[in-house]
Amino acid sequence: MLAWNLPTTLIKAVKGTRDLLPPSTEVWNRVEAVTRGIFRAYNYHEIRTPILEETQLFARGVGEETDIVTKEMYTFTDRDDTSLTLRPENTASVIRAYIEHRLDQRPGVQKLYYIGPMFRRERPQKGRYRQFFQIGAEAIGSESPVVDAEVIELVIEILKGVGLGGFKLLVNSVGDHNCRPQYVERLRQELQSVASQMCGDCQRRADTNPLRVLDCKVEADQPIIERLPSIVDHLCPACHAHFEAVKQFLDDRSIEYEVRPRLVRGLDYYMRTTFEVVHGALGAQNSVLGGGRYDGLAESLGSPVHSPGIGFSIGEDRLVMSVEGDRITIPLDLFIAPLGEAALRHAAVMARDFRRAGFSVELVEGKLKRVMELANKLGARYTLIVGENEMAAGRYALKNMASGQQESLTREEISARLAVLD
RNA sequence: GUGGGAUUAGCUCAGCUGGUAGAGCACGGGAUUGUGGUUCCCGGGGUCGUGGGUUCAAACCCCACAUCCCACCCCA
Repeated sequence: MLAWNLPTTLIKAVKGTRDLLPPSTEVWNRVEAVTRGIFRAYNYHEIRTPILEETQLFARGVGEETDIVTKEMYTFTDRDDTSLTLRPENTASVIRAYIEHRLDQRPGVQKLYYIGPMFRRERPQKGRYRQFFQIGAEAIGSESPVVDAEVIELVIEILKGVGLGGFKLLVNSVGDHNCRPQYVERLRQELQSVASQMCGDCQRRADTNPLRVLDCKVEADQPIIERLPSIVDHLCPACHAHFEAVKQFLDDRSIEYEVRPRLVRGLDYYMRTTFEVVHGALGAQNSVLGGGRYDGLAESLGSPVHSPGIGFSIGEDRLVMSVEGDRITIPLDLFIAPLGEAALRHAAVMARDFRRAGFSVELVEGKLKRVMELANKLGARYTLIVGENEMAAGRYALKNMASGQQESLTREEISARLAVLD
């Protein structure tokens, strides 16, 4: 391997990025296939936006003061001096596209989904990569709590559809421009008297970002946090009504959730409904997905019309990690073992025909013992032996690799055997 | 960005108080000239993460760096 330039240092995948190899890619594809099917059922359609955007988009969309924007973006200057950034998330891009292409002029709520890589320059960790994949969706053009509930229902259906169990849905409302500033001010005042008893981080947050204090994980701080005012008790009437409606609609659907007044999402654009799903098998990075409503985002990105929306993004790496079984075998329907030159040519045509019929087929010539071993290693369900006798008779030896049983069959009979495979 | 752990064969890991490397699995070949999975035998593979230092001698001790893992921060 690389023997022709051994002295040079080996080039490896850059820090925080990784190669996804078979058979793991089978799991990824299965997750995506199931997900696309569910999106279709909910009338969501795919949008593909560029991986590169002007830095300004994220600065304005995600929030100038967020960790993502201040220290986690892959930003560089293009040759014409514009500042470009590898997208750290996709909601801002989708909204940008929505405005740019006047999707507000299209009929109904715009329901869009995406699957693709995002980039954040964080310290890698279990379930956290610098290039990571998100499956996300946005429903734009409605403030109705019905949409909130449907989006949450959709994401839960996806999790169940890919076979994930043992997760927990957390919901909250973070208010809007009317009630949130008042609540934050109230919280800030409360903190003035108790912050000195809290951890160093919280003392700092009490000034810079009081909401973050609620998220503190330091054990000793918890009793103090319990006594702090809760945002759900300080929602304005409109936000309160919205939140109550969302919860009612979730109850109607028998969707289990837990209200977490301390669930504070990190992106500035969230308002009213926020939600998250956590899963135990993920270590400290236990969040599989996060989402929420962002009714002011479009305007802040220059939209001429009010375009309220709600969306979520699933950490696909984490989802796959939670769902991935111990051993995945990639099934091979048929392994064809031709014996000799004439048989190889004969078998090649048969292989093409079986492949056209939709079966996965591998064809390898060689000593029978050797290729049988290979067929076994490749996980072939059937092995077809094509030799002089078979060609002359028009009946081929088909061996069931699981049972060891072998039959002499015509092509039609072979097709019939294969057809009953799932 | 901060802290801790790790780095030896493709993979998972042994390697005692310093004396220039081993196992299991995997891979390849054979016992079996048209029959796999179990068994037996044989084999290929490692500048011991990189660069310095100490030493007669370093996988082992010291320093730096890199990468991975775990956690913090924050988030998907």
